[in-house]
Amino acid sequence: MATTTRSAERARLTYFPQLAAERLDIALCRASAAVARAADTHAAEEGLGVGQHLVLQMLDAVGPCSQQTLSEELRIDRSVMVSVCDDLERAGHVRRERNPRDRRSYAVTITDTGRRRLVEAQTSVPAFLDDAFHALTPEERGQLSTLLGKLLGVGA
Amino acid sequence: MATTTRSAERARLTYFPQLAAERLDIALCRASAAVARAADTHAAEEGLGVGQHLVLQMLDAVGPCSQQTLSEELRIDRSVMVSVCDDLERAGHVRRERNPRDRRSYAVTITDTGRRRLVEAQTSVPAFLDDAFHALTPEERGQLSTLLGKLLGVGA
DNA sequence: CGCAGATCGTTTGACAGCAGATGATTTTTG
DNA sequence: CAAAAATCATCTGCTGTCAAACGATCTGCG
Repeated sequence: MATTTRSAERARLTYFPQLAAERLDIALCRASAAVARAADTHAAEEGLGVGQHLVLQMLDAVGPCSQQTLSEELRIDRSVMVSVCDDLERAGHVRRERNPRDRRSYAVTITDTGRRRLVEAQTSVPAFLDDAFHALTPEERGQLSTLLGKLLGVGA
Repeated sequence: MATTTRSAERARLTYFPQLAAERLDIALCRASAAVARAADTHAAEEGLGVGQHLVLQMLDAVGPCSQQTLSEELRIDRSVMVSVCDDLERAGHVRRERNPRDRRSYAVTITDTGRRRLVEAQTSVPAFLDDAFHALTPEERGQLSTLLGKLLGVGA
């Protein structure tokens, strides 16, 4: 009975159950943090940051964009978008040309290299998602997606 | 037809639909960020940080704890816990006494002031949650809670 | 006892995310 | 047309989070 306090505490608790029961907000944050971490390590292995991936994906889908548009659509801060584009440009995945119509903005364009890189990375995403959400069945993932959609205000 | 590029871009897009459709991880992060922000502003109005609230709640529920135990159970980094406890102590909500059994650790104890403060803050939490998750019905919140629980590994 | 290793609280340094200021350019307005 | 306001990309500074290092203390082993 030498070790009193700590082991007594520990015995009574397993991650303070009240939290999981009541505070949905905190559960949400924890889950988000977990998958975000997984996404980051996945991205690191892939050699392409999450933001970079999204930018490439969007450029490939909708064509050249200003950094502003990329920012707004992808919900990435303008300041951050600068360095994301810096990295992509340095890697040759993207070209930055001044938009001739409005020389304040860039026309960020995906290169062929970038497109190839995107295809590469793209294929591994479903596998990553499968891994990150392996605790949920496909139906449950659908549920979750719907719920999060409502929470984020689908149309807003 | 002076405004070409930007409006054309904007017309085609509303927050890059591919994302919401495919990447469950990103939807999760966005939702989490939204409610976290809401929680922070709520906490700011309440005058009691989220971490501080949790610490008081746990101390009230299970009695004196070491910062270590608080850290682990509440999933707050030890480094952060230091300043959380500093703030609580400065406000008189908590006392820090050295544990006589192990003088490395503290026995963090909630004071009567802290207990009163907790009751005050406690009552406003359900209202906040109701507001933050007003887009979901009670059943949907239950679903979400279950799903997040699975995702976090209920017992692990 | 005496020393090696672990543990607790704290400090430090690195890094992402965001608000606000700046400079270049465009658009609007008198 | 010229001055004022707006917009785009960028830079700077602040905050919060996390990892690693550090002193103090405890435990285990010879």
